[in-house]
Amino acid sequence: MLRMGKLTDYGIVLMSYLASRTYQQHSAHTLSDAVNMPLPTVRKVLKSLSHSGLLISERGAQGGYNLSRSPKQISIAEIISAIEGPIALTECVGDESHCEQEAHCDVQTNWTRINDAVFYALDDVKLSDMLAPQSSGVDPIQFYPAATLQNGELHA
Amino acid sequence: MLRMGKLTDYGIVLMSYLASRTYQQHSAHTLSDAVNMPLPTVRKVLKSLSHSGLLISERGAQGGYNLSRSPKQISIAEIISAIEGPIALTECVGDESHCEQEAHCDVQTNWTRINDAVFYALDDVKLSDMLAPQSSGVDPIQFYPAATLQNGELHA
DNA sequence: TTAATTGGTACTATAATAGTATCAATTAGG
DNA sequence: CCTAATTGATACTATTATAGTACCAATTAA
Repeated sequence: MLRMGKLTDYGIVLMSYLASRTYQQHSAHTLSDAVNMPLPTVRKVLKSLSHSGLLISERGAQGGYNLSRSPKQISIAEIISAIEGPIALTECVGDESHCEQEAHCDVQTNWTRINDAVFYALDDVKLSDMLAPQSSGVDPIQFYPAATLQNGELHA
Repeated sequence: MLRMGKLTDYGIVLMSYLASRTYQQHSAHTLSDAVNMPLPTVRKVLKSLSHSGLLISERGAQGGYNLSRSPKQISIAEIISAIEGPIALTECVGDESHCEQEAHCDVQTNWTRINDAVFYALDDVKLSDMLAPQSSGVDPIQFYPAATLQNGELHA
């Protein structure tokens, strides 16, 4: 199973949530309640996303996070890279190549081909595509997980 | 870093090697020497590839492995699936979904989109594309790792 | 009958990931 | 000016997945 970390999964869920409510700040605490994920983990993911410029953060009371760009201008590839680092399926195409066989490996060159294929595929899927298909972004309430509604407090 | 296991990497190297010499049987031992990888690991990978039908195996003395199809008819997606299992970037699109939030997760549906994008990208790259670009399959010798040449014994 | 070879399974060690905790830095508001 | 709310940074631990290894059964050519 070609794997992607859980944190990245969380990241996409969080980004999707934010994409449906871009007009206000969201604190880690609020988001944790909203998507029903443990607070420390949410914090961690938000930091990664913020650090790479996908989210804009504001410190202090009333601070929080928000998308830095429109959901149509943010690709899934960017979100993945933000959390897992650069998209490199195998070590030998990454920054530091420690492969002993590097000097005489003809396959290495062609790994780039695979990486590129995957990257372009992921870069072509935008955050806006992750919102429910029927919606054209009109009714954000449908993106709230049930947990939020149970808790009552929607935006604290 | 969107990761793929080392074993898969090995698998692609092995398949590439086999693709350049399809007219004979290759034992695990021979391949281990040829691509300079530890024998037990090579065995393991070959078993996976054989099990999923990408390789045809023959037991007994003089037995070994060979490609079941032409390199042009084998995709990278197939090799990956053979070794890592079905291509599913996140758990919630896999066979068994244990996600507690499944019932009220709107993102889940759209994960399929990402998975499909990646799958088609990988399915579009064929094993034949992994051979050195200049070659049109005429000169297989250029695909041998240097280790083979050092050892002298090319096909044991 | 023997040697060569794959098939299957189970185990162990290592590495990566997820998750947690803590404190410093910043800012709004009383 | 003080307090509460909030993000930033770092370091640590537990869990899980992966890689790697070992063993024996099954098969087959010579």
